[in-house]
Amino acid sequence: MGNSKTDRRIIRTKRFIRDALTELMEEKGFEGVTVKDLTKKADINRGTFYLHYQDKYDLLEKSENEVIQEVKEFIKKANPNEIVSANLKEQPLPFIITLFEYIQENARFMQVMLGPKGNPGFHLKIKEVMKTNMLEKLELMDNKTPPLVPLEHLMSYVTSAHLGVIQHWLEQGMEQSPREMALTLASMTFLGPAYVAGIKRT
Amino acid sequence: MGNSKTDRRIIRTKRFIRDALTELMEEKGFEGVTVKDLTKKADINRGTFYLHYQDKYDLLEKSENEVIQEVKEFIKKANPNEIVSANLKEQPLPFIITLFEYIQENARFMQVMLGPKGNPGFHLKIKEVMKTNMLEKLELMDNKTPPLVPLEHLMSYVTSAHLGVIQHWLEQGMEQSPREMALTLASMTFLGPAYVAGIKRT
DNA sequence: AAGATAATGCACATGATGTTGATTAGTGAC
DNA sequence: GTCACTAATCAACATCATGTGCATTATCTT
Repeated sequence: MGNSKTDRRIIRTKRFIRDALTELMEEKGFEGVTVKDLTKKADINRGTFYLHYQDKYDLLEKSENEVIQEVKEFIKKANPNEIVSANLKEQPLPFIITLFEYIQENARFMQVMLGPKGNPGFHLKIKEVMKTNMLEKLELMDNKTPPLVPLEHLMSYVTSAHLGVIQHWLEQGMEQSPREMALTLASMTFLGPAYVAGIKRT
Repeated sequence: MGNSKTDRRIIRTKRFIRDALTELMEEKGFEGVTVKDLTKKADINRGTFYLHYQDKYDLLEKSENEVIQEVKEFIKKANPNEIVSANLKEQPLPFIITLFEYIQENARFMQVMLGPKGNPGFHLKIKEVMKTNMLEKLELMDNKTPPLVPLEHLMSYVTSAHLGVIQHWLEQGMEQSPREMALTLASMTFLGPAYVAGIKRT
């Protein structure tokens, strides 16, 4: 009975709205966007919007969560063994390459959401996913000695660093390949930023 | 002749408004705050607000820039020689300690502005200041070999990492001392996150 | 083809916005 | 202490976005 996914009109309308959101956020930033703007751009009646979303914040959150969900799912597929071995060879992590590829495919949305006009809450969600993933993978490694700093700080450091580089890559028009980016990240994380910078060669 | 700084009423009113901003952002986030809220909390007439600021965005920007300016100024005082020598001994950087102390003094404002209810643009401004500073200091070091990755990515990595840790520290109620925090950051930056985590001990 | 329901169009009350003009009260300079 | 200046107040106004309701039309599913 009218399962909310089967009716074409619904998915059509939702797609229109979400596309409009990306475009309009690019122009004016989330807070500059009104429901009227959205429905005008999506070419639907304003009332229709409220049939699907409570307000624009509801729309934002649902759009974000969709992306988060996708990221979670293909991160889960990452093979722990591959990761450990890649680490030891100082190779780019295959699952990080995949991540960059995914971001590249959704570049427009990701750039807006992660950019200065985006939502800080989205950053948190992404970092949370990264952190959970890293902690799990860390557990699986056998060559482990106690961390030298509080694990919480370490996680903040690495997740923020990675997200920051992703952001910058998007802003600059994604000039490097996903593979290059993954390698860059691996270098800095495994050799350390200072070493990579060229200072402190013992 | 009425130099806009001399009149007590003006600075009083501005202080009220800015204090109200911090409090209200803590409650509802920037976008939840209305001019009416601000003037009610500040106990001034709504019209008075528009005598000083164009709108709430203008208020936000001016408040941010004030902080940025202060940060810039005391970062400038950092002694390059101290920095180089501290690096070599793997000690916390004195100027980073000072930075944490400053943040601690303005904790409330900083936490709100850097938190999930804050403004992503503020992050950018802070990172920009950090980046400029780091590039300058990097120039002054003699023990330098070419960087292994694009300098732009390196800067994104380090500035985002540092800001991320600061954010986390604020969220957690600043349990560690500025000195501890500076040391933690130095460890991760100089030894590398992976080494600090306990993996990849060659 | 028929029943279900998504989408439309219009109207309405509400609340925030930014501006204006007249008035009151506090301030700085002399 | 006085006086000119101007910050702050108060009330009113037009404008706009919001969220909701309801009758009607168009489209989908089966």
